[in-house]
Amino acid sequence: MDDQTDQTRKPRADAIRNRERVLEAAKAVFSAGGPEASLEAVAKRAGVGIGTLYRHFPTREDLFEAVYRREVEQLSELAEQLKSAKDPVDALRRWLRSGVEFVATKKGMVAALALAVQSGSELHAFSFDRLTKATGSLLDRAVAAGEMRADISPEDLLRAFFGMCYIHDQPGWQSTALRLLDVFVDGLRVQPKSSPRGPAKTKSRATKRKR
Amino acid sequence: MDDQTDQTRKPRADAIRNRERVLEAAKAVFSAGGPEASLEAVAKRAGVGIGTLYRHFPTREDLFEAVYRREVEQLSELAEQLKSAKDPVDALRRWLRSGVEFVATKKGMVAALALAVQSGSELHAFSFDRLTKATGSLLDRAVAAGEMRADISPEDLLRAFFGMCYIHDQPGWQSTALRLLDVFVDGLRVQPKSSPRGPAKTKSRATKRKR
DNA sequence: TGTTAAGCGGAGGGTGCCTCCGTATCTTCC
DNA sequence: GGAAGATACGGAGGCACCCTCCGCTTAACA
Repeated sequence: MDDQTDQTRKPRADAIRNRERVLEAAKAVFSAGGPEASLEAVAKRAGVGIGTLYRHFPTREDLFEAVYRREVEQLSELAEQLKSAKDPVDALRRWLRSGVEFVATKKGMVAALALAVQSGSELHAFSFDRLTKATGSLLDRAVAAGEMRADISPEDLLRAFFGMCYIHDQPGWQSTALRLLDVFVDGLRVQPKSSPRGPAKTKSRATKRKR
Repeated sequence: MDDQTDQTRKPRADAIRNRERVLEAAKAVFSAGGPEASLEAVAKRAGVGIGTLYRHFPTREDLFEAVYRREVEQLSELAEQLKSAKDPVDALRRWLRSGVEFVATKKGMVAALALAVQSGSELHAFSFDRLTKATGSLLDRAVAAGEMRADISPEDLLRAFFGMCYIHDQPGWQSTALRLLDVFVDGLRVQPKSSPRGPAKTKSRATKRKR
């Protein structure tokens, strides 16, 4: 798009490498320890000095933001891949399930992201837009195939998804969320005329709660 | 209910006083500085030593929780008072507006509360229950007076309220939220047959954005 | 009024934040 | 290939905050 035609040198190789390392380490550390995690721990894990970390990401928020962007992009790419799956409804379902897993494994990350989203609304806009597009592309395909009702917007779907993940601190939340998602996707489905409402085939209906 | 009949001394007067002071100070400091605010600042503002603060509230979360409980109770009491107002619809509206103000003035507090709610679900249950009851009592009165539709539950109303405050980081959010609330309350109203929809009388429609 | 335990304050050791600057390394130009 | 200069690196150091610990103070009770 806009390559800087200023006579700026291209960035040094080690700088690029270090930036990458820090991002990788930050993702791991924040996932485990939440948004409060020590930046010095991040630097150590990345194998760089604390000064280097601060040069690349002057504030904690900058670092969050960078990690966040990357995660969102990754989710979007998954949607891209799923677009070539055979069954469009299943593709959508799989994507949403990945979203749950994303929330589950990131744990601390989620709180961090919430923080990041609070502080900068530009980032919020970016990610919402990105996820909406990803959802939309999967949704459209299912609708085009005549397998889903057409009156649900990607935004609605996203909101529903976030709503279902809202309980992500309760004990058995993950299986609950997955079950809700299944029900929801079933509801999105164009009902076959034969059965007014096909039973949702709840697999693992056990309300297994661990601690 | 259960006064301790054990032969325990009654708590010392200074202990009670100090606990109160710390709570007061914490409310102020967290409101201004958010959940990260220094506990030492809280102690200083309360005019007690840091050790005293930690004795009363061993962890940061304990302190949050105590402040939170008290705030929720205060909101509930406001509802109690409003129940004796003449116009039941107006009472409900006023209560909701107070909720917006609550969110607005507390600013940092809100993030803190979110944290507190995350960590302990018992607290969450308590506060949700409390607020639901408060909302319900106001809602019921309006419905009983024949001025509001009867098919909205207090929970729904609360959820809608939280949804409208969700944007509480955007610049002009407060006037937006108040406007949304007005519209919503109008919508709850039993429509008089004469006018199909009374205009919502948007006062201050300026989208004043500061910063 | 004396006894006693509950409560108080703040010093201090530990950790993390962030800045600053001498040193090391990469890029560019010859 | 080598010199020059820009760019990036690392980590010491000053500061703020966290939380514990313990000698001193003071309220409750007899």
